[in-house]
Amino acid sequence: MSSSSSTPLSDVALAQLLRAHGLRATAQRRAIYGLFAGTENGHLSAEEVFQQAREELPELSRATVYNALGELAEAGLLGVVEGPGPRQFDANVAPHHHFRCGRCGALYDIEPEHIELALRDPGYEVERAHVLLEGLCPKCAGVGSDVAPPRPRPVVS
Amino acid sequence: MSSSSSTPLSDVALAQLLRAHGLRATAQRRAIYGLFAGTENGHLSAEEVFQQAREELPELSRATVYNALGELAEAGLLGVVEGPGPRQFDANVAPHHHFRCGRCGALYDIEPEHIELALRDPGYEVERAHVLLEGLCPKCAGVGSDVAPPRPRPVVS
DNA sequence: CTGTCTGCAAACTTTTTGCATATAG
DNA sequence: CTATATGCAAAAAGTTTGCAGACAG
Repeated sequence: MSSSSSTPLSDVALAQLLRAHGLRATAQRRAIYGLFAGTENGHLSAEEVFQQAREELPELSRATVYNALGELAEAGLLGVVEGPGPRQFDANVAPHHHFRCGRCGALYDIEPEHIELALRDPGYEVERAHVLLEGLCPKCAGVGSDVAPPRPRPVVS
Repeated sequence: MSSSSSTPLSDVALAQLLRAHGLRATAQRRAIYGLFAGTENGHLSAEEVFQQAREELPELSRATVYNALGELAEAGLLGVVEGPGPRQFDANVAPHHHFRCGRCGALYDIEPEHIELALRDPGYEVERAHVLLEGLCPKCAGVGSDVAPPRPRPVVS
């Protein structure tokens, strides 16, 4: 499982990146997105982002963190990993997979070409493998835009 | 994407099944587990279980539903599918995968041998494929058995 | 009988929302 | 300037817990 720690981006670079993706470059968004470059594997929960970003911006509110993370994800700058416990945001937006430790909850990246390898790696005791495909089902693919989304609530991302 | 609707089990059969898995056969657990046999694809959220089971047992409380679902899952009678929105419980406990519609949230089963097929099925517009492996990471696997840290050079970092 | 399970209510965690103010472009 | 983003507070959504009484085995 690969580590994706990248070089911290300058504040200016961060701002350009945000604008290039259609987002205003506010101090909060720069701080939030900037945090991911400093992580071991690019994974952070909303709460972790909140705690860490607060050291730099003590006024920062949770609502802003959730808004910003949602916008960054929608803009394609962050991926979202769902699982037991809090949602994890992922700076690695290239298609890839994950290994989650059932004991400590740690989330490791797996590059698509290493999946087979990971399944056999003696260091990681894989107990379950689950594939989740996402897209549009026949009912929804056919329909125009104004059909009420049924029971299970509509997915963002 | 297959449907797994099975024949409703008799109350007695249900009770035996529960006991065989180390659980007391209460009316609530029978009603709850019994619901899954009547579903199209074996998927139900805690809230759906609560609403439906209440028609039969109006006294039923949410806490009991959550307790029962947790116990059934732990006993291996139900699987758990995490994703955006509420946790889904799944009566299909054989290893298999899922397709989730991003528009309506519907969850379809995919048998392992049909994964390739599903990726190409023109009816289902697959936008993303995500593999989640679960198990124990080297740090946690090592705990207890104080053998030296497993894999020197893991495939997975 | 006895230990487990249930119902109730309340707490908790995670995420969302409404609205007035602040700020990027 | 003006649309967009922020902070705050409150609420929603989903899940867990403590406890007294009920019930399976």
